Amino acid sequence: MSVTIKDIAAFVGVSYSTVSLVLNGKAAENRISAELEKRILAAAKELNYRPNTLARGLRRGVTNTIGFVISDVSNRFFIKLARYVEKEAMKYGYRVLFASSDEDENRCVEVVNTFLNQQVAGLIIIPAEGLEEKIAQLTNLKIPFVLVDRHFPKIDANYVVMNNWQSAYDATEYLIKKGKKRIATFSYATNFFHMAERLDGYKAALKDYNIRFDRQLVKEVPFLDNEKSEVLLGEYIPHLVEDLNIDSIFFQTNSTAIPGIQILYERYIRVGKDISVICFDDNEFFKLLMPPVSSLLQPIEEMGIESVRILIDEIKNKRAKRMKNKTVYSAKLIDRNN
Amino acid sequence: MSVTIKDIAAFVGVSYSTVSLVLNGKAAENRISAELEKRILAAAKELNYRPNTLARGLRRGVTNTIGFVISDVSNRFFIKLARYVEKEAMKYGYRVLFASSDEDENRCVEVVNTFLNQQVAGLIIIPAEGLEEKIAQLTNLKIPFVLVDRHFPKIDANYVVMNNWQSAYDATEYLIKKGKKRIATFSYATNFFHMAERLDGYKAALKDYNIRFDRQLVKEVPFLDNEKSEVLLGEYIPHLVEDLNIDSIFFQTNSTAIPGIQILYERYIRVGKDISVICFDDNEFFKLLMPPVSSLLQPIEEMGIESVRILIDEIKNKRAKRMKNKTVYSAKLIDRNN
DNA sequence: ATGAAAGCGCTAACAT
DNA sequence: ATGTTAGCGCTTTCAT
Repeated sequence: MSVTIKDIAAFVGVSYSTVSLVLNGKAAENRISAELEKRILAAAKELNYRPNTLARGLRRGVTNTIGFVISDVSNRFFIKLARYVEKEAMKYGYRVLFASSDEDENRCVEVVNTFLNQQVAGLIIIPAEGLEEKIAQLTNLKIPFVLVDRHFPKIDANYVVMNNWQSAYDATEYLIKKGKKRIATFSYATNFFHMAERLDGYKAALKDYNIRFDRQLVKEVPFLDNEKSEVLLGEYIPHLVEDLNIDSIFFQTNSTAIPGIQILYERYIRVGKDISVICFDDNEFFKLLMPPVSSLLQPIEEMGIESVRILIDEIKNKRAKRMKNKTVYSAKLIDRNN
Repeated sequence: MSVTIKDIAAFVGVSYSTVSLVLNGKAAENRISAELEKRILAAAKELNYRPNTLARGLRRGVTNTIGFVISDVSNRFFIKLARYVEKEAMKYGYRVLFASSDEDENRCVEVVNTFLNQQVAGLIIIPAEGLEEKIAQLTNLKIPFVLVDRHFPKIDANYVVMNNWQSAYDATEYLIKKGKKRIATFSYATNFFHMAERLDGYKAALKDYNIRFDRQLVKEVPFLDNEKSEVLLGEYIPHLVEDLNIDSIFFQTNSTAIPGIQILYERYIRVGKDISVICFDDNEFFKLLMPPVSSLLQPIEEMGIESVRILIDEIKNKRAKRMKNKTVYSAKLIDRNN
């Protein structure tokens, strides 16, 4: 059995509430003598006391934990984001629990519930599609939360997202200005608002430059693991290149970009076919490919920090907060002249 | 406030212990009528009851959680491992909590303590250097744990690791058989046993093929973020290529391979210099580089599954277990003919 | 077949 | 300045 405050109390010869006060740094305000404080602290250390987080959380009603729901762990963007979130939360004295939903609605609901059961102080969520109803529920529960990367226009919630329309517009315009006219684009098959915004940005750029929108050049790929994505893209890409005569591709998501680039480079670009590529989200290898791949760089660190800031703010001022915080970032186009 | 079993009890009009029994699936064995069971379940659903994990854990003394300590989140290998661990643990009904130590001893101790405070049922740890003492403590605490990727020869603990010596030997031999003679190698500056094994494997291969070991060709890089690694490698690599006339590199770690390859390809290989590269750990982009990069592929999924299996086994048979489980995997050399 | 009650470890209000 | 005590939500043993 592990050491409890009662053991410390018995060891030092005081009541266990005194121990609790000292251990919580409330010695001074309760006028507990410095000498006793020191003895208690020493005893705790000697006995290797470790506070039971469950008991403390149960008693207090909340914990100093926040839950982070990641949609897709194989996406570097989310992992980096998680890292910054953890680092930032630590500054405020909060621990972060992680869980992944694999872009699955039910799994997402499940992990959110698990977090709620754990009495987390708040949530940071990269929501899966179809989570709208659950998110609405959270609002009723009065639990602070922030949506990241994606949000639901109909729900008034805190969010931290990208300016998807503008970013997609910029990417498309970049290709157009390089003289490209047959611009394919890959998106993630979803009803998510943010993907619609990206497609609209793409269309708008085409329109502004008088390029006819061709429905055939838009490929929507469901969320799959890397292997299955490769199979699917292994059908789409040859069709686009050989039959539809494309001269460039704008990958709207990391999950299509990685397998897409693999196929594209192995089968076409490396053997001399000139197809320009630009992707949402940068990757450390893009600059090493021949030719390199351009990208839309997202301000991951800022997004992580901001998410935590918003969340902690709401946790601390629970009652006061009325207005939800909506932050929209711009991507930076990394021009690798490809 | 949230809904408790008391609320359900009041709602249905029974005592709250009855509710507890039903909710724990012990209705039958306590001969609670099927009808009442149904009413209680319905009430729980209707009131949107969510069990308080803290209270349950406090009462039970353990939780169905296991803690996973990751050393370096920027390493894809560990992220993938984490994913498989989570998936496998779920099959046994366990949740996985994640935390990263950033290869820092103190941070590692901290997160292990946090996990212990949370009453986790067991731990899976990718230990940071210097964690030996803490690991020994864990043994005394009788908490089940498994070390992954690295272990301490002096400590009798469960572990799941690679055959580092053989893998390094194979990689070096691969380069030698391609006719390379000036083989540089990058390792992680540490006293870790597994890195020493890799260096020994490298040396052994050189010796077997009568190539003189040159201390200057061995570079040890401390654990740094990607940016700082690039700076450091930006000094080492030109020196190796220009002054020491190397013809190949064996990167012993992912953390040196990624920035190393970046510098190598940008400054030398892309402009015609012929330097073969092989790395511990594969990467999806290796095959796309020109020339491609060979690698030692680790059986990540098996390692994850095995770690969980060992851990759960020890959790379930706490008292019985005497022998520790030591699993060693072999890497597969991916020959990209570079 | 159902209820009463103890107690897990801790915090904090109240007492002395 | 330190001690007493109630109770957070739950499980489980023992009564009835």
